[in-house]
Amino acid sequence: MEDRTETSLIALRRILRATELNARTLARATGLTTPQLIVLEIVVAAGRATPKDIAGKAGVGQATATSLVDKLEARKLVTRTRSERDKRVVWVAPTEEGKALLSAAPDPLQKTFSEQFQALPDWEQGMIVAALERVGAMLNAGALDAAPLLDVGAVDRK
Amino acid sequence: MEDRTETSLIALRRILRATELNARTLARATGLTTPQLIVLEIVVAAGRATPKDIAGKAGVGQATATSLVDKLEARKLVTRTRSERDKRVVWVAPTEEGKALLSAAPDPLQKTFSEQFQALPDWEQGMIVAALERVGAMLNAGALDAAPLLDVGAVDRK
DNA sequence: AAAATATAATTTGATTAGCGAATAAAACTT
DNA sequence: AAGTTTTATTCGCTAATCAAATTATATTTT
Repeated sequence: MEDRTETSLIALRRILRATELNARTLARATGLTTPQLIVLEIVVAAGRATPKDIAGKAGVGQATATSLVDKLEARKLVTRTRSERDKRVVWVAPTEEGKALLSAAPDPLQKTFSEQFQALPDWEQGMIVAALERVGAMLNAGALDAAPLLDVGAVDRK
Repeated sequence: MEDRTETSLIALRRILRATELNARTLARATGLTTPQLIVLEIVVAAGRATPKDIAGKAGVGQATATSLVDKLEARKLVTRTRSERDKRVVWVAPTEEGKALLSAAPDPLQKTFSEQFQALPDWEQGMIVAALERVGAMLNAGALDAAPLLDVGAVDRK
């Protein structure tokens, strides 16, 4: 393998590693497990979502989504409401408590990243965005590009 | 949040998403679960590793590492050997079968990435490597850079 | 050298995650 | 109206994961 290819893969793995560890830390901080946190983030970001949406975005089966929603509902972080228009569907929406929990536990990784990124010179910001998008495109070229899971970031916006 | 910061985060999330899905696909293809596959990769990369090493590198607790090694050992993909020098430690090493399994299941994501990467013009390769390393550094700046996942292979041995 | 402390792996007991298959209800199709 | 599809849920089962307790071995202190 080309040397630079290898180097890029290593760099990628470091990124994955950092974000993965961060997810666990964050989950702990909130008292939720990682999958539960992901579901809550999805619901908060979207305003409301069906179990099917959640399953798709979180990359798990519907049955799993249901059970994760169960947990969150039990903790009063989300509510379930049957849709009037189509009574098969259930809307899962965050409670105030659910929203509060997320904003009270700001993602430390995202925070440091954002701060540092914004401190970079303009040309470097541009370079990084271009490179990340290039890499994302390359990775998604193989796997058929699935739904945009992680509009998670929503978290920040005041 | 600055627009470009947001854009970069979205790009990052797409990357994470793609690799996550890939991990599952790969695990299925090998008949292993994702954590099991990660452990096997660690062991193969390092030549041999203790459960403690594995726990650190895989980012799980020692108890979990032990149980994952159990599964792999049951399938004869790795072996356990007590160290002579220090009888508290156990060396986990891949069997031929374990190594074969990994090489027989080439990572599709890594493959397409490598191919595409190598097809890029020189300047772009350089740009991507630089950007990925920059991002990795930024991410690891916040979280105290935990165990260097990828010094895999460093370990002792003859 | 004996006692205390530390380290490594494992076992145990519990919860959570996750899947596939089956079920139930509602909505579409023909 | 009958059949098909979609949505959510339930059920049974396996795997992952952790914390705490346990066992064996090393290291350090007295």
